[in-house]
Amino acid sequence: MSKELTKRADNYSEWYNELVVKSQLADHSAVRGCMVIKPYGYALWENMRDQLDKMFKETGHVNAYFPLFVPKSLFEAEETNAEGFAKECAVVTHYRLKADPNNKGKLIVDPEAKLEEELVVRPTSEAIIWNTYKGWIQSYRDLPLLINQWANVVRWEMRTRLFLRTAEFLWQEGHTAHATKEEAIEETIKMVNVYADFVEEYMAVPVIKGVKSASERFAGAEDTYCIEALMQDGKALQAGTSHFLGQNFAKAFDVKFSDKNNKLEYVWATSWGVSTRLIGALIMAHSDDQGLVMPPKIAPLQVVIVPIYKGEESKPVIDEKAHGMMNALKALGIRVKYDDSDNARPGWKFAEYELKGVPIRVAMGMRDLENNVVEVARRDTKEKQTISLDGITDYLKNLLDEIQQNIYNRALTFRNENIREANSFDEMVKLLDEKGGFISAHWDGTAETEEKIKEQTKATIRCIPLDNKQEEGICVFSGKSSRERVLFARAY
RNA sequence: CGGGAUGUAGCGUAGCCCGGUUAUCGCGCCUGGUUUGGGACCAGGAGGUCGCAAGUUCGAAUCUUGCCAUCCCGACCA
Repeated sequence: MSKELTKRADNYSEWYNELVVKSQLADHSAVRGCMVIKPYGYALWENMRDQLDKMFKETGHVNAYFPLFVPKSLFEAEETNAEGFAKECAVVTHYRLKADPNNKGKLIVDPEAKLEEELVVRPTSEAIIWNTYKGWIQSYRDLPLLINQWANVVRWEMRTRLFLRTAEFLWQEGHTAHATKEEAIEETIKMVNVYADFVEEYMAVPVIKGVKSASERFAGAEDTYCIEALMQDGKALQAGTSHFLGQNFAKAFDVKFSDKNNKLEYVWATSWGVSTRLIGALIMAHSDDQGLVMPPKIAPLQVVIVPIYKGEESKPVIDEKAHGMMNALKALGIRVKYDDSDNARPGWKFAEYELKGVPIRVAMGMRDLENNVVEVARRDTKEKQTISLDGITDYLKNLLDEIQQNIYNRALTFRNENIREANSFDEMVKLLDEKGGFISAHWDGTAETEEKIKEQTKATIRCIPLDNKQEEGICVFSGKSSRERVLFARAY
């Protein structure tokens, strides 16, 4: 492994790519646009997944699993959704290979094994799920149906980037069915709140909750709620979405229920999802020139203990102290590792764990133990302190909380400093070019204006914030009247 | 998918223009030893389909074509 990481300020994009690979989160694979999530990256995903899963269950949802393949006829049933995803679908057309008669040892697709109907590899699962729900829902007593699935999906993107946009990615998708419009909207908002709580509290990434404009809306949705985060290079990242689907899918798949008055009604739907893209958000929100900065609550490893041996006789003494500390920390539920590997010296280990973003490093040598202390280094501020071994476990536990809070506060300050009001188009362009970040500006509410602004500035409307104050003004582009500001940004 | 660039050991690279002994160097790896408070040192050693495939040639890392992958700029993208 080479020592130097490209500097964040020199080339943000290169810094990001190198960081993902060098910190062992993920790697490119032999398949175009698809990544291998390595053990360290997968451990992070597992921590995120487990917490989200807990929050879904606390809000009444259960998990199920639906097929990877969607017959084309089902996929095309909801037209808006199908058209929205059509150009990025992988399609299975055959079910068998055979030996190539002209090329020994090679295989060809067996032309006789052509499928009667093509299978679409799910880019999202509304179609197969709503086709299934039709058989599950007859009465209002079957509602609400609150189901989530953890799955992989495929979207054949032209240009991919590790975690941020891969052809295959892992995610969860919730699909719920409700008796009333009000209840479905309530669910949609509830889940965008769950996402915001998770991302802010566990990933320490502040987000803005909002609603998408019509042109940024999910294909097939009546309304798309989202959480938008700001990366350190001033670009926005959509971190999660929750869709109110109205009765679109119920009508497309003919899902009706009898209400209390025995009247047949179409059900109301929502769907919501977050993906491994969140890991990209985590990296770009917190990391620095030394590497990743993991928020303690989801860090695969929270504390690493590095021994510093001086002569053979010191080894058993340090080992014993370290094991004692490790066990005490484990008893408090802290994820800790004692790295006594002898193939790297302390300095190398320090740099390595900084690259991986481990929140706390404890260095333990004879010099320390003679004074009943250890050296504690925190990753977020890179501060080193000498701490007494008496009460060290409680100290470290509290420090993890403090680091979590500090990382969040730092990201929040950065985010807040990078929301700027623009009152003219010139001002907007200037701010986007010189500062980046979110631009709060009046918009006339039309797709035409939105499109023109996008063409001229590459900035899109990220969202209309949920708690937006109502304020009379004029659209920065068209000069027409507007009732509120919306957030524009260049985005990933 | 359009324009540009790149691909040589696990990583980073020299050689390619101008074809010709055994493919260069550093890091890492293995063995032994000395070490260990910010990416150790000495000695010895292993590791190569030169991205893949075809072509030109007596001979290809080097020239030609196709393909694959990665990066940058576009287009595309909830």
